[in-house]
Amino acid sequence: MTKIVTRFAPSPTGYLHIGGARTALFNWLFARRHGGTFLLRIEDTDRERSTEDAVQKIFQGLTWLGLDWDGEPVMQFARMNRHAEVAHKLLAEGKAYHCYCSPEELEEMRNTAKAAGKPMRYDGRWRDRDAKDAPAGVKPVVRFKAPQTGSTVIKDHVQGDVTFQNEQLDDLIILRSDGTPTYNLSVVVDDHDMGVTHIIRGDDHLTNAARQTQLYLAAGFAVPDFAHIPLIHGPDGAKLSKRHGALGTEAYADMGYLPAAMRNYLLRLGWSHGDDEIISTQQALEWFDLDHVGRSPARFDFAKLNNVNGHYIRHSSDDELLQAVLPFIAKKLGRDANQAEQAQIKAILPAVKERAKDLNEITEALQFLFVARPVQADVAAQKHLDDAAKARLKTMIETLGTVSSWTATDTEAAIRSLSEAQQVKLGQLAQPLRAALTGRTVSPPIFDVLAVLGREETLARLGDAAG
RNA sequence: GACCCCAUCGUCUAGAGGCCUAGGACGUCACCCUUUCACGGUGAAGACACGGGUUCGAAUCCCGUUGGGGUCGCCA
Repeated sequence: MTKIVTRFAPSPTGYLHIGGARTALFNWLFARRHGGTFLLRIEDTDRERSTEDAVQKIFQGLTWLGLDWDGEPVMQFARMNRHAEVAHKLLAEGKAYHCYCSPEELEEMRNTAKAAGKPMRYDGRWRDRDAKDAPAGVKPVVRFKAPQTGSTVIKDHVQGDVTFQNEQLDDLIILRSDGTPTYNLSVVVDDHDMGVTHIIRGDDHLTNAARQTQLYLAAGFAVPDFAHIPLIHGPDGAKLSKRHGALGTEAYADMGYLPAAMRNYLLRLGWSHGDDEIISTQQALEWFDLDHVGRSPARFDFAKLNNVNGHYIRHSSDDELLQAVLPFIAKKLGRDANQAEQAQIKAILPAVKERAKDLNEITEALQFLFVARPVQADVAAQKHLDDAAKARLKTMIETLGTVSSWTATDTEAAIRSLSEAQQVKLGQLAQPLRAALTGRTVSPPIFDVLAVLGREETLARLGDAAG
């Protein structure tokens, strides 16, 4: 069996969006799974819209997702001459021809076709015309002489056999009038030259696959295997819009999603392995195949992504998670967390990670560590700080003052026996403590809060609140 | 409009003729756990788009209808 080579070939006209990320993931998984090669090609032939910034965004996005590519990325524009060379070869072999149609003529053809309810098809008017008839001063384009009868069938690993009648496909332009190659030609030549064996891409390219197949055949290139995966849709079933998740990967990073969670979610969107839901990348690397990619488009669902992300957060080690949240903390504080603060964060992380779905929620849950005294209680928390509560706080300050070792277990034991002695429910003591210490009604387990805050800070905050 | 693709709970999906009175997960609801919020546990509601065939038997095969999506550039 030949070595498998896949590629991801985005055009650098914006960020790496979520659909592209999934396409890249599938290509990466398939290549890595079979000990093959995963290549990256930047399709920057549209000089108007391609930007260096977008190229960097794509690199960053893939890197964030943990998808490493082999070798240097191929920049398509730089290979223009090779693409043209193939076009000229086709021309010399009579498999392509010069077409002198003006844009106006084409426009007319388009309108006629539209009026007749037919798809736009170039009518082949220069297909067999002699170059002598060429109008003076018109720079011709080069068109591919596509087969006019018979059919082209694409053997697709996801879609099955898809047949196109050749009469539906017209003679596409492979070289523009300025001599530059067009997309379909460039893709075919690059994929061939790069030795790509499996083309895994969005199914919006299915029709292109037919035209490209004809080109492969004409050029004498081996036709690669295809796998056209369904596009990702928005919650409403329509095209994924920005407000529905069609964002760049960096937006997901900012929202606090973990790359591993993203990989798992994206993998599961359109691919399955029985009833398995949580699939580590390690496991995916053993299981991934094209046969189990679904054929119907999947809708992007933040609720499920959140759930998966929550799972990965809970199962992250404290060290990993600390590294992941530090940037978020820094952004919030406007400075890096110092050593002491990092130690505090790490200490409370085991309690915090159980209750967060993303890194921003973790940051939010950690806010009590960074507030200045006196702690401002929010509206809900103030309800737990009425006069009766303040009285209880005073008692608790006394009780806590006698605790010899300042641990969550010991402070809890002290407060519990106080609640028994005073015959008040634990909640009657815990909620005021929470409100006084964090200014919120929701926080990590309160005795863990006491422990990380330390005796001095705890007592000081309680004193502030007790008035 | 033409061509191509798709069609199982609200969502992601399992299902490749009998194992299906259709399974799992997310979400929703209820209960349990509980110092808050989560986590965890238990349970509930919830789907084979419709109509014809084929077959002893169809979610699974065929045809049609309906619905959805994609493509129809000297963009990629």
